[in-house]
Formats: sequence, structure tokens, C-alpha cells
Amino acid sequence: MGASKTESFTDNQNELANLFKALSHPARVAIIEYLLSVDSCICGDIVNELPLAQPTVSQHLKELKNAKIIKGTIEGTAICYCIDENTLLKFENYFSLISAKLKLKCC
Amino acid sequence: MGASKTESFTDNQNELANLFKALSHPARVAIIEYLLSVDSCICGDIVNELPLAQPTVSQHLKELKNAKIIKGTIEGTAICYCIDENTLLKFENYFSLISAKLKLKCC
DNA sequence: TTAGTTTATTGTAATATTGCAATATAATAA
DNA sequence: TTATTATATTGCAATATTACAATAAACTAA
Repeated sequence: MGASKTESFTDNQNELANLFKALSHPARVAIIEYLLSVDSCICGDIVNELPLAQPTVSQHLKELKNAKIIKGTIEGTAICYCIDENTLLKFENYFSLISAKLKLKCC
Repeated sequence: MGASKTESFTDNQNELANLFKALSHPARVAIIEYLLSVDSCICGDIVNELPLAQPTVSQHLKELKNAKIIKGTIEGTAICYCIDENTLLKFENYFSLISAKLKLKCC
């Protein structure tokens, strides 16, 4: 085979896996890092910041957008990208839930 | 080409991406979920819990172990797997850092 | 020793991801 | 209109991931 057996897992498990997959490439981690470092979120220059060609950066941005980790709004010819706080909350909730459960058990 | 341009990114960016990649498959999210749900961490029965064959589960466990998200110690013929709290802290720190930075900016 | 149990490894086919040149699209400016 | 700028899409080659049958390895029990 080869494809993930997505249908064998719960919606929640698939949703979480997709969120993590969106961050599973160093370029996408770098994009988040850059978005946090700039004061404004007019981010057409992400292409200049990354060691990748424009179509590749566009593709990574699309994946982050599809996963709702970032959101983009059109600003004339440029696009304003920024981090989606709602999705960020999902990550934080996930890990705080894990650490709350962990305190009770494990070696 | 096709391979990730790992060498073009910082060690930190690659390390984070690898941590996220380890959680980017629903089977591995399910393994974490199961590890949290059982009182003991003698976990030879993960294979019975997942809709995947034994070699596939073993492979997923190996990836989680390589990423140091879980750790395993030998218990006779079985193996005791549990979540590695140190790595969990890395995730928590990452997202609390992001949310701290986010409060200052963005649209 | 042999048999049984548990986990890991190997080999391979199917599928997914990555990266980019070429091209397309959309908006603004002259 | 045409040119310019910014971003997206398409197509394709290189590489990575996923899944599992078959097999191996490691341990215990008889």
C-alpha cells in the first residue's frame, strides 16, 4: 500500500495529525518564526527570507493556510499573513491536556 | 528535486520540524492517546488497539522513540513504553513562547 | 534443547511530499 | 492599453513515507 489509513482513525486523531504535519517541515517552522519576528504582518518578503524559490514558498504558505495555522488577507498586490490564534489555542490545549494526564501515571 | 533542504535551515528549525513530524500521523497520535489512557505503561497491546499490522505499529513506535517523544524499557519479553516528559516540555515551551510573542502584534 | 511469545528488521509496492522552472493570475501604475 | 509587481498554479523529477508479508532476533518456559 503506502497511503495513510486515514479512515481507520478518529476525526480528532486525523485533525491533530494534520496540524502537526503542517509544522513538520523546517521551512514552515521558519515561516512561523519570521512571522513572529516582524512587527507588521505584511509578509511578501518571506520569499527573500527563505532559501527557497518563490513557488516553493507559496506552496508551504498554502499548506499552513489550509491547516489554518496562518491566515492571509489581500492588501493590494501583496498579502498580509499572520498566525491564527484559534489554531494556536488547539495546540496549547492539546499539550496542557497531555501534561495534566501525565502527572497521574507513567514511570 | 524532492528532498527537504534540511541544511539550509537552522538546527532549531530542523529539530522542531522533526518533533512535529513524529506526531504527524494519526496512528502516532493514537499511540500517544492510548499511552495516556492506560493506567500502567506496559504497552505490548498497542498492536491490538490499532487498525494496523504489527510491523507497521513497530515502525511508528520506532519513529516516536527516535524523536524522543516516547521512551521504552524492556520488561521481560514485553516492552514498557511511556511518554518522555522532557520532550513534552519542549512542545509546551514552544507554544507558550509563540503565544507570548503573539500578544504584542498581529492583525 | 525445543516451542512459544514479543518485538524488530528487511524488502518491496503504493502513495505522498518536496522543489522548482515555466506559466498563469490579479492588482496597480504609467 | 501595456508594463510592472506580487502571488498562485501546473507539471514533473527526486525523494520520503506508509503499510505489510516474511523473516529475524531476543527472551521465557517446558
